[in-house]
This record gives sequence, C-alpha cells and structure tokens, in this order.
Amino acid sequence: MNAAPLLAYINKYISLTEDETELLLSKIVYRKYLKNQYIVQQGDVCRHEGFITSGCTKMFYIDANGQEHIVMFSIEDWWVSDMGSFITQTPADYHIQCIENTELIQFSYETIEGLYLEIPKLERFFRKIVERSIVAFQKRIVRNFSLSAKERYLVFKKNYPNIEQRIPQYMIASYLGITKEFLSKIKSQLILEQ
Amino acid sequence: MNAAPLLAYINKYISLTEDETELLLSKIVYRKYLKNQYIVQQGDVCRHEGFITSGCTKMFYIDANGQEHIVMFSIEDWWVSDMGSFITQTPADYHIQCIENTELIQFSYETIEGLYLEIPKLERFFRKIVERSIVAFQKRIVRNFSLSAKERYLVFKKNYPNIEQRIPQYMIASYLGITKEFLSKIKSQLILEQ
DNA sequence: AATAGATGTTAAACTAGGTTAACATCATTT
DNA sequence: AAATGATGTTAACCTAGTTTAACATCTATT
Repeated sequence: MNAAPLLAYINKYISLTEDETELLLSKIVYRKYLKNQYIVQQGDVCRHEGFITSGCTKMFYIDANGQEHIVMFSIEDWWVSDMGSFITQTPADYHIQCIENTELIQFSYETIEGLYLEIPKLERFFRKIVERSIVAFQKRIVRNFSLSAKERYLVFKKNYPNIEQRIPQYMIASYLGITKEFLSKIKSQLILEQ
Repeated sequence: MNAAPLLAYINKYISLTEDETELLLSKIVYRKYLKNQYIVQQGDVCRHEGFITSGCTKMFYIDANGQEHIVMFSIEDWWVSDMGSFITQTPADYHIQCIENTELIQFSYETIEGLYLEIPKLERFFRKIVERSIVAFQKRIVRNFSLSAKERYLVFKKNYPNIEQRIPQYMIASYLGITKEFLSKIKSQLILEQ
C-alpha cells in the first residue's frame, strides 16, 4: 500500500513542506477490510477517520422499522467516518460497511488532534473538504425535494458513472430513497423510452 | 449593534487573545436588512459570510417548475451564506431572504481569507462549525427518507420550538418538503389525536 | 450438478402526499 | 370601513411510489 493518493489529494488544497509530509507519513496506519466487514458500527464510538485507497463502502442507518437507508457511498480518494461520532467521540448513529474489499489509511482521533497542532495547515485542509462536502449534502437535500425518483436516478448515474456498476441495485435504490421494486420499474421505463 | 454574541460564540470553540479579538473586531462590518430583502440572490456571487445578531432568514431554491424549496432557516447565532458560491466565488444556487428585519455581522471573502492568515486559530473554529453543520445535514437527509411528513413536522417542532412561531406555515411546509395543504391536514390530525 | 443465498423483475392492490379550487381569516393600506 | 394581499383551511380527486408476493437469474459452495 502507498500514501501517494492521499498526498496528491491533500496537495490539491494546501502545500505541505517536506518535513510536514514526513511527519504526516510517520503517523499513517494502513488497514485492510474484507467485503462485508464493518468499519464502524452504530452504537460504537468512531475512533478513526479513513482515506480510501481502494475499495468501496456504504454508510447507512437502520430505522425504527428495521429498514436500511444509505446516506452515502465512498470510493477511492474519499473519506470515511461517522463524523458526528468522531468529532464528539460519542456513539455512532450510522454503520459503515465495506461493499468491496477495502484498503484505507486511518487516522485515530488522537493522531488527528496531534497533527492539527503540529501542522496547523491541516485545519485549513479539513475545513475546505468539509465545506465542499456540505455543499454536496445541500444539493442532495434539494434534489430529494424537487426531483422525481426517475430524475434522481439519472442524476446519480451522471454524477457517479463509475460507482453504479460496483454496487447492487437495491443499495442504489436505498440511496435514492425508493424501493428496489420501484427502481426496477424506473429502469424498464427508461429502456422503453429509448 | 454589538459583537458580543459573535465573540461568545467563537469562544465556545477556541480562545482568542486580546490582540486577536481586537484584530477581529477591527474587521467587523455591521449590516441591516429589512424584512423581504435579499442577502444573496441566485446567480450572484455570494461575497460575504454573515453572523446573525438579530432576525431570521430563509435559504431557498426555485426549481424548474417555479416552486420554492427551503433548504434552511437561520436565526440569531447562526451563519448565513451560500457556502457553495462563497468558497468558490461563483454564482449562487440559492436565494437568501430575510423573513424578519435582520442584523448581521458580515465578513467578505477577502476579509475572511486575510483573517485565516492573521489568526490561524480561526481555521480551527470554522473547521469545527462546518463539521457540526455536516452532521446536521446528514441527519436531515436520513429523516427525510425514514420519517413520514407528520413525524418530520414533530421533529421540526421539537428541534426548533422558538423558530416555529416566527415563520409562516407555508414556509415550514416547504422546509419539510410537503405542500401547505398537507401540513394543514397534519396539524388538524394532530389536534384530533390529543 | 445441485443447492442455497443473494440479487433482480413483474404485477396487482394500496396509501401518503399532491393538485385544484373554493372559502376563511387576518393585517395593512387607502 | 373597505379593499387588497398574504396566509391558512377543507375537501374531492389524482398519482408517485409502496407493499406484497411470486417468480427469475446469477454466483458460490458442496
């Protein structure tokens, strides 16, 4: 495993000196998970923030009726954590489970807090990526209100063309907020429309 | 107008020295808007981040059918900006309009960027508040999927008890993602259930 | 090759929430 | 006091999406 993708990603937002890069690399912990393993479980405290170098995960929530609702998928170059749990170090609301065998770089809460003190620039880096992420969530809220299920599916396909083939359809349905049966109906409608 | 609420708010996350506080105060611009005035308009670049000291605003989006969808309300001690527009300095997707006469403390893009350099601790402050904000948005997405309209209304009432009286119901309906007629129906059902 | 488990499809009956339209109430302006 | 505009309610009818259930397909394991 190697840290190049993480360094490249960080360098899109800030520039680290050689010393800072070395310090960061010295803190890196690699971790491998198999398909179906849990990175975080609802109720546990999320102790790490992870940067995916390969694989794919889903973050989801089980509602009062036992139904699964997928909040987000993460693939290479994305971060995984239950942020609410991580920042407050209290029990997680969500599960994060691997959809494929997944390799990631993990930073524990203590490591990240230490790095913020040693490399203050990292505060800027994380501020920026979280800001971007907020914008994406806001857009998703708007889409969920103003678009029909079919339109949301088309937006999903356009925004995540490479993710669709890697994920079973019933999970995509859950992400879109519809049943797998209805997604199936939408897909057959789209085929007829061509 | 005074900056005490902002300083108190910032001090919940970081502690500023006297010099830093003074520097921050020297950059402060107060701004008053009347009810119905726009702070940001869809299509304009959002040039400021504002901290509300009094009043109430809505951030909304007009969809392809001309329908208004409210993304969030903001009141005292909350921030207002179209974050997507602000961080990239490109045209805004949303309108932000005052529901009441509103007073706020404004920071221009240039001022904030300057302050980040002069008071690096502010990066930490904003990192922390955006992290909190993301958690709230995630929860909202989950609620929108897993709760019925009636349940969402009850959660809204519980989470924002003091906001409800200040805002017309048709706006609350828009925030909840339902029509005003259906909210009206929900309310009469709730009265009958008592 | 057979079985089991996971995934995907189809269709009929149902329901949460939308649409339309008419009316009620309240506040503001003249 | 009347008129206007903004807000809220009610009810009949409609539709997007759900539920249930049966079946189809694919993959992995024995």
